Amino acid sequence: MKYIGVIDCNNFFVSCERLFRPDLVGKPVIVLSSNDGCVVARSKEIKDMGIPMGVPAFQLKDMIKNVDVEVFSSHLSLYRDISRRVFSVVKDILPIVEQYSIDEAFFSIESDSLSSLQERCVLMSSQVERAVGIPVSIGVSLTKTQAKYANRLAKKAGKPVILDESWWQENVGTVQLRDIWGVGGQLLSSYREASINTTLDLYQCPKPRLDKLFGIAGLRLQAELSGQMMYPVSVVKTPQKSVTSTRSFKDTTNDMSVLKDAVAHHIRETTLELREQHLTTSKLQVLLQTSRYGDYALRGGVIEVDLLVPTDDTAVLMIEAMRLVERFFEPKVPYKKAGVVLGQLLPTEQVQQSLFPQIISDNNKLNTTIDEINNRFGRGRIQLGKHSLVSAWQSKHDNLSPCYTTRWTDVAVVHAC
DNA sequence: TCTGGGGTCCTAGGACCC
DNA sequence: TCTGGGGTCCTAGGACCC
Repeated sequence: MKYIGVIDCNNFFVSCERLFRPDLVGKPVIVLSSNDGCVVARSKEIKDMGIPMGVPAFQLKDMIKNVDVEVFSSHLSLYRDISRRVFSVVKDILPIVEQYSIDEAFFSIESDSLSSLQERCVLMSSQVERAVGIPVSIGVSLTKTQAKYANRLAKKAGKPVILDESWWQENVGTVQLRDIWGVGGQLLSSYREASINTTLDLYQCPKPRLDKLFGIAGLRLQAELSGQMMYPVSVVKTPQKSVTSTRSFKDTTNDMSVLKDAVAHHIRETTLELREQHLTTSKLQVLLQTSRYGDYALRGGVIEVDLLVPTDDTAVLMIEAMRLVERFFEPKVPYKKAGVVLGQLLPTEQVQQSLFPQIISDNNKLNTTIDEINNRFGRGRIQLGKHSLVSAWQSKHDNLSPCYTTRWTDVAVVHAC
């Protein structure tokens, strides 16, 4: 029998921080989003206190003072590194693994007996925990959507959970739609309005009605929840469609040169990623955004330009981006966030050159050389475009943990006695 | 005072064509 | 006074995920 599983790291960012601070095991720990904005990871102790995911940090200030809570800023480079280690262990154990996000992966697995399947899952989770030190949960069922639900139960049970066809037949009436992967707040209320509350209600809804109300998404959900696979586990990575880099500022700014500096930074980040992935772009979008909550919520926006020849050249995109900033910028508007999105990605070897030779840029050597130097001597060591006002648009990260795995001076020291 | 970042997919509606 | 219908393509915006 063929099954689909989900393996998912528990409280991933918190577990990463605890890995190097074992004194924090059993204590309440929170990890904040970029700019120290919202809660993005909570230890069990925090969840038990009833603090929901995503609350703004400032609303928790008093609580953090009264209870002894350890707060961390997001340290994405550390988490990515740990993630890579976790899933390399998983991929050593199983042949078909599809990494879905920084902390979870789907996998295919075949087994003729539920008990041996259970044993293999238990073994896998202990192997990951022993090799990397990150606790994981495993849920297995017939489709991705069902497996995600099994994973939810596994987190509560503290051990792998397998839900086979007969389980779904018996329990379908008790599975609430709000606990289902793909049903967010908006869809949930739409389903409720249609008197569809449980998986059973969804099963029983005639296809034409479902199609009319929820379109293809509704039909797929119904199929997935009845064990009919709509989304197979895929080991081939689908090509990426866009590359984004954006950042909120600690304080707002209405200084165009500060915005240009920030946008230049995002151009460097995104174009570096293009070159690393051997991609080019022919659509450049620049974001200049205001706070979503203040009087200026509607003043920010996105401006874009299409490029005649797809490119991965930092210099070319830099010039275009600066032009867009100049065109869009309004004085006296307090900007809170800037960013760059590159779209219409095309593999470098498929680029078709323009008929008009004067617009072909050839900074290939320059870009490669800059990338090589930065690779060798540290990211951002030399860069295109001016770089002077970083402090003016930096985001907040007051509680960043050390670079345990990526900086020599931060590597943990073990004392043998 | 303070509210993340990076993605994907789907759909409605406008523009355009014959 | 009468004023089509059907198709494609593109894009903005919404919804979702982690």
